[in-house]
Amino acid sequence: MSRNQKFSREQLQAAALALVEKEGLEGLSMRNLALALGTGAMTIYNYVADRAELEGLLVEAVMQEVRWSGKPSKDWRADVKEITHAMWAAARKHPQIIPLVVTRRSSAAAFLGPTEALLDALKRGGLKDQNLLIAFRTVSGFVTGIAQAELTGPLAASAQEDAKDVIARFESLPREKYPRLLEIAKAAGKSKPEKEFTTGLNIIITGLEKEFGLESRD
Amino acid sequence: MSRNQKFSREQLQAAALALVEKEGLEGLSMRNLALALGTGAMTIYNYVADRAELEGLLVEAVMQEVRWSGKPSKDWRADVKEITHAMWAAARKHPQIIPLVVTRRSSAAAFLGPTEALLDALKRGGLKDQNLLIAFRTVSGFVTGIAQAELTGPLAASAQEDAKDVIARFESLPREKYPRLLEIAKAAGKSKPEKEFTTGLNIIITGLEKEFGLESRD
DNA sequence: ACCTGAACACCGTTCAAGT
DNA sequence: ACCTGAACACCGTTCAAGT
Repeated sequence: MSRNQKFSREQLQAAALALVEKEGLEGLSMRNLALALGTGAMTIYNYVADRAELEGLLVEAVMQEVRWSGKPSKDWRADVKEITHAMWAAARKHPQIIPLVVTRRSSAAAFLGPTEALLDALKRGGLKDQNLLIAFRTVSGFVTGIAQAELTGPLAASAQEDAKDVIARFESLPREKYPRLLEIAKAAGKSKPEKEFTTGLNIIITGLEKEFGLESRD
Repeated sequence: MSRNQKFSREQLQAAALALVEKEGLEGLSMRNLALALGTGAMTIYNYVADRAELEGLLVEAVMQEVRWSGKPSKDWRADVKEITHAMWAAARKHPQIIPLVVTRRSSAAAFLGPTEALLDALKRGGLKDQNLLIAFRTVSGFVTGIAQAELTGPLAASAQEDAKDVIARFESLPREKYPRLLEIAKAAGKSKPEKEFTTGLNIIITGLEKEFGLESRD
């Protein structure tokens, strides 16, 4: 709890973020981070208990960038869209860290804040208890799932590939074994992630209205 | 390509699966796997190029357990439900491997097969090109997202926690900062994953019908 | 109280030598 | 052609010694 520490938690967070941005997740190690900060590896342990906590700091850094209006409007649908879009956009700005966001538990306020706001918007839509839980799981599953899939799903290009290579990958498979995959691989080349996200979310919101009998807009 | 190898690929796969099942993903290493097989670490490299390929073998092992009727029925909705439920159930049987399934790209037939079947069902619902792509992204994002979230989402219990501890976690936060999270944490205690999955999927299918103007059942 | 080098117990992988 | 021990270049983390 002393105040004369060599670095601030924010400095550590920023250095870790910069390191991963430059060298990828594989480049993240206690030793590398210490090197970037001009100190010894063991110094990092004055700020985090272990590697898991260091990774938690990275998840927090991404979620801190989630920006939305911050107060409930009269339109719960618009609020759900705004908050989830902000989460998705923040994650997409840091593709290298998405696997950590998806995979590591976080109780950071930066993470729970947007989550609570999303839940509040769904609640204002008329949901509670079990149905609120299911709506939350469906929406947030979609958000994290689609963010991760853009990165490592079957339609995602690997480091060595571009969109044409992805198409070629499915074309080269024996006897056109995967005609539908080939079709959407082609569609994916002309597709915008933004449009995929917003349309997907609209599908879910419409589904919530119909399935849970919420007052509909049309 | 020789046939007088010490082990079969299947043996390797089974041994790796058993190892992870027993010791978790952290216990998976070339040396540990070799030990389990009664050989030296470098022997593993006669079967896989590197660790990434070994992890791919694990993803394949999980996806090989995906079982569905295998042929298109007259009801595309039922087919979508059956195939995605089979994928979700297979993943849930191997919670330790879910992070790999979600995070690692795979071109294994065991992975692409169910994916193609899902796409075919959506196509029979009346979708193509861009809309087929969006429907696929929405459905499969949901499936992987909800599977991972059950494991490491804010409502998931960590290794040391049970359902009561999760509730206590949100109750102990200052001034009831997260009342909605607390509400669904309580609901989660009484909730069945099965019900959450099927209801969430129903929401998405209903949304697909309305948003894309597919012929509806009611 | 905070910092940090040395050391320990691990990793994945290359290389060279075995059969 | 396949197997495998030794060695290399890393890891996270403990411990003990510094200020």
